Amino acid sequence: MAVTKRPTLADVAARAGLSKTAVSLVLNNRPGSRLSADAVARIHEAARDLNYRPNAQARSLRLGTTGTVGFISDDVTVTRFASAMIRGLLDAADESDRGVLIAETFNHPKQLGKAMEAMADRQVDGLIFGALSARLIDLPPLPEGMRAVTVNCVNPDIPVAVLPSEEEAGYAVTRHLLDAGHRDGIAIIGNAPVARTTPRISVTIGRRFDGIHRALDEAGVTPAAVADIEEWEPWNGYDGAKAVLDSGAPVTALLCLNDRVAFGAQQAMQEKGLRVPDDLSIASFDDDQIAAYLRPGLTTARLPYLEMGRRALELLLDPDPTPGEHLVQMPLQVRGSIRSLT
Amino acid sequence: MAVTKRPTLADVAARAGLSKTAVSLVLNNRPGSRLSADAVARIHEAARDLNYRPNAQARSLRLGTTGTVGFISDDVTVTRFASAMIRGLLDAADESDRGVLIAETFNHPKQLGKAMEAMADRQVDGLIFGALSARLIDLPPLPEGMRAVTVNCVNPDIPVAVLPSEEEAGYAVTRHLLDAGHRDGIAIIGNAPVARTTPRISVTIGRRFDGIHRALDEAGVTPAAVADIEEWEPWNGYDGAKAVLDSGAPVTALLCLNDRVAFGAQQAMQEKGLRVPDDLSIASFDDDQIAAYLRPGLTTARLPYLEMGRRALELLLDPDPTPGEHLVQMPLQVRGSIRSLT
DNA sequence: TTCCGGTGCTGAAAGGTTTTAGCACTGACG
DNA sequence: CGTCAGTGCTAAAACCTTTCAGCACCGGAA
Repeated sequence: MAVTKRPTLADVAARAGLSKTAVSLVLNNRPGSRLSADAVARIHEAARDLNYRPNAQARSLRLGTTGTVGFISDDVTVTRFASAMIRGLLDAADESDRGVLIAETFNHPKQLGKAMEAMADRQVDGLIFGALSARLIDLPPLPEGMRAVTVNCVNPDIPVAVLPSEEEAGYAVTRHLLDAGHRDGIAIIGNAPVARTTPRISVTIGRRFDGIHRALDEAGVTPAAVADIEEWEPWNGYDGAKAVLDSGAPVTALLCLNDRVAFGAQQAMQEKGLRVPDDLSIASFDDDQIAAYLRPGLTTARLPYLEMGRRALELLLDPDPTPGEHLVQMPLQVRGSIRSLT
Repeated sequence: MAVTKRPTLADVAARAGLSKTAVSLVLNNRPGSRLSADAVARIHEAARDLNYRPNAQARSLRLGTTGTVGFISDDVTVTRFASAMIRGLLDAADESDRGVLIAETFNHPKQLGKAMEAMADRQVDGLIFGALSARLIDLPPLPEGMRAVTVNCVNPDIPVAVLPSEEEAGYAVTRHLLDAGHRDGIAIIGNAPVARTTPRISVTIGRRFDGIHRALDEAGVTPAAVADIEEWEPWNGYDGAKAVLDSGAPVTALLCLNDRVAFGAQQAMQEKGLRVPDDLSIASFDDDQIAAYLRPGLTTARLPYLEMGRRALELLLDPDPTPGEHLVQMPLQVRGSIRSLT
């Protein structure tokens, strides 16, 4: 018993009693091809009967286009919530029937080159570069004529980039605290003197601060304290918050620079017997998973990875996208961590 | 100025002054093809000069094999730590120079069918099916002759499956508690009367319990309490732990059925002013990210997603893999949440 | 001389698709 | 009757690779 092979165009043609040309014309319903209604019907019927699906390699070979895009990132697929970026990509890809080929480089330049070659060999129609933190990335030269978009990162060779709208978010979160009546009791947990001015670490984090300070300045408010912390992990948040609380500054709210920091800050509060939000409010950024796990939930500005991934793919497929940064709004997730003082 | 096209085999042949056949033979260094050392050298030189890379579509068309595998899952890529599965896959794929095409179905049968067709159209050499929870999944019939492996799920049509070694982990975690001197003070937070017997929810969770009870029985220990909870989210853990603590049972350790439950249990403890591990020890499963964020860190049995992904790809490429379940060990991550009573 | 095996290489087909150029026929128009 | 436009369809080339079959030559053996 022979293995039943996939039917080809020729099989459909034979069954319909017509030529391969006719079948191709009909199935791709090319305008300007005038086949009799009868022929069209016979072809469709034959294709259905045989369960015909075109061979993508053959088509690619002929067309020079594969209907596949590549996603190359340092560590996105694999890490935390940033993987939502992939989801957005996949959703959008699915809608336009593209396949998505992925590769991770773990910040290894050699891996990066290899991944790019592998993608080029497979003739992807475009490349999306992602990164875990929104930074300036280095890339080897792109293959001639290769379309590309960066998402959550930037590169001088690639004109279109998708980034989170950090300035706006910084403003919105701070505004939210101010609107709840917090004024001079706002302490900022997190600082980034180096990252702010080092694009290779982050191109957006400075904007988060800019937004915060725009809101504070507008309201004529000075922060009660600013905790300097090296990194933005829970243990750093713990240390930072502890220092602020120990200092005895009259604090009503902790504005934490991300959720992991907020999580650590909350641990420090708990140790002191302080409760959220009754004793102290907390606002934050990112909407990491823990933001929803905490009790009460954290009010935080969500990093819109899903939307960014989707947007990146749309821009990649757009025949002429407007160059420059495409900022995606960071929506405020209001939960129970902020107490109204009014 | 013409766009410089990718060089083809013919270009290399022309530059080397030989035939395409010769070039193909040499570049794939086919055994049995006897070309002069001079010819071989000229071909390699020409290929290098032109920066020749073979066209994957053309090769696939000829060979009927693409060097690409597909990964289809319900929600894996996109969700937290399970995405490590992808990392393992990608690592292994990279080592054997395969591409990985991914698709997520979000449990939509229609999406699943579509994804499988898309993969089949692109002629992937094999398909890996993943799921977020280790359950029995339904699949439309596989294309004739398509190789397949399931990872973190099972399907009757697919003989080779990769699963975490839950029984062993249940035993190990419990044993760890017992070895630390905890006996009749062990309370189990989490239950799964339905899931245990419903493969469509989980095929492995029962084994986790089996391992726990094997260890307890061996030691002649009866749990101090078992908290019945609906789901295994932090809020359920909170409720369950609270109930146990309120009951006044003489508890020395909480054996939580996963980290999110443990997280919630810890919140309940904090409310009562109880500290980990001084007042109460906690052991758990999964090694979700929060396990490392908690203070102290959670001692937990890690779901080995990375290794499972890698294993799945290796099995997919294995010409004749041994059928059946391939269990991957769940290593114990020892952190500070367990107090030794000895 | 013929035959033969070995050496070094190549022509052409095949894989499945899209597309260009064009064939054969009909009916209308001059 | 010749021409011409339109209609319905097809042959063949092209995309780039791999591989089968075989060519031309040479030296040695019969």
